[in-house]
Amino acid sequence: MPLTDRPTPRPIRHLGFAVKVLGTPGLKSNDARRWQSGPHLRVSIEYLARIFEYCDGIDVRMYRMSSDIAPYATHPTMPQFHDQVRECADDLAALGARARELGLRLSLHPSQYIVLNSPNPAVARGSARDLEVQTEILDAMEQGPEATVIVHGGGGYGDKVAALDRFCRAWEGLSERARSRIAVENDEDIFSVEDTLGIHRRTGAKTIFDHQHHRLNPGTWSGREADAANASLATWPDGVTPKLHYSSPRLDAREVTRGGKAKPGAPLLSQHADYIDPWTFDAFARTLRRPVDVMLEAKAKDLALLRLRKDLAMLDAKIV
DNA sequence: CGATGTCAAGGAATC
DNA sequence: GATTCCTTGACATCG
Repeated sequence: MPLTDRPTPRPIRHLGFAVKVLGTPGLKSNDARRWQSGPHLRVSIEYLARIFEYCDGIDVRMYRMSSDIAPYATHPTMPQFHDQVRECADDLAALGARARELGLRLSLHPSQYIVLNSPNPAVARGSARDLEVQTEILDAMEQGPEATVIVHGGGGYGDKVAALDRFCRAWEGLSERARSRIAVENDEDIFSVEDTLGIHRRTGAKTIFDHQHHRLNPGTWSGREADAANASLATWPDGVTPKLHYSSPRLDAREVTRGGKAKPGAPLLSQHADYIDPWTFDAFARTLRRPVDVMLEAKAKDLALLRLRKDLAMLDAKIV
């Protein structure tokens, strides 16, 4: 093959999936019983142990745990749940040791209710507490610096400059351990890559590049997708493999007229498709200039990962 | 047993 | 100011 025909490398190390396993029935991701039934982290740990072995069995080395594995651990009026991480210290250490044996890169991604930059002090304080607990879980699992807690910038409140200021102030209130675990992800309508890079410059926070969010909210980096991705990856320290989020849009979603943003009959592009489009993924991946891990956010979860892996192999073999 | 409602939590947009 | 949507997985309840 002539040199000029040699394809640009695709520097992907691991592909990962989030939370739910679809490839095998019965693998739960967390103890989701109601508080009246006394759900507990130790039950979630048993579930996770099974999921980790499943991942190993299909040669998956990256997995996002449910952010609800320690139920009600930060609930303001249910202190009986607040000691779960300490109560499970030994179990978490054992589970974490297994993850290291399997070479499984782990992460946590708290829900939309975690808003560090909320102008409501109670919300901001509660969000910080939640991030601290998520950090404590990964610390108790004795995971290295590649195991991260992912958070969004939060709300815009009609004044993004002030909202970013509040985020950076809240950041200073977090523990050193939490600050080194957390990575900030660009979202689909408020904080673009430009904003997360600004947060990085002001706080040192790592950033997560979300490909679909960037397409919906490119900010001033419109048309510079590869630049945005590589700049985001560059916020990770040397020796720590960065990661990014990738998904394909769901184009057959029901029509949406809300907010005046989408025309009647137009698909809501922010929704995730069941699977990943391999050609789009391949073209994007070849613009990356640094080895990365990719968290896939597809509705078909692990099944989407397995299909993408196979599709990429087919593309590489030019059997398509 | 299958279908459907509900869950601790916020924010944004609409009325 | 109140209401609805966004979005997730699995429990809880209902028929």
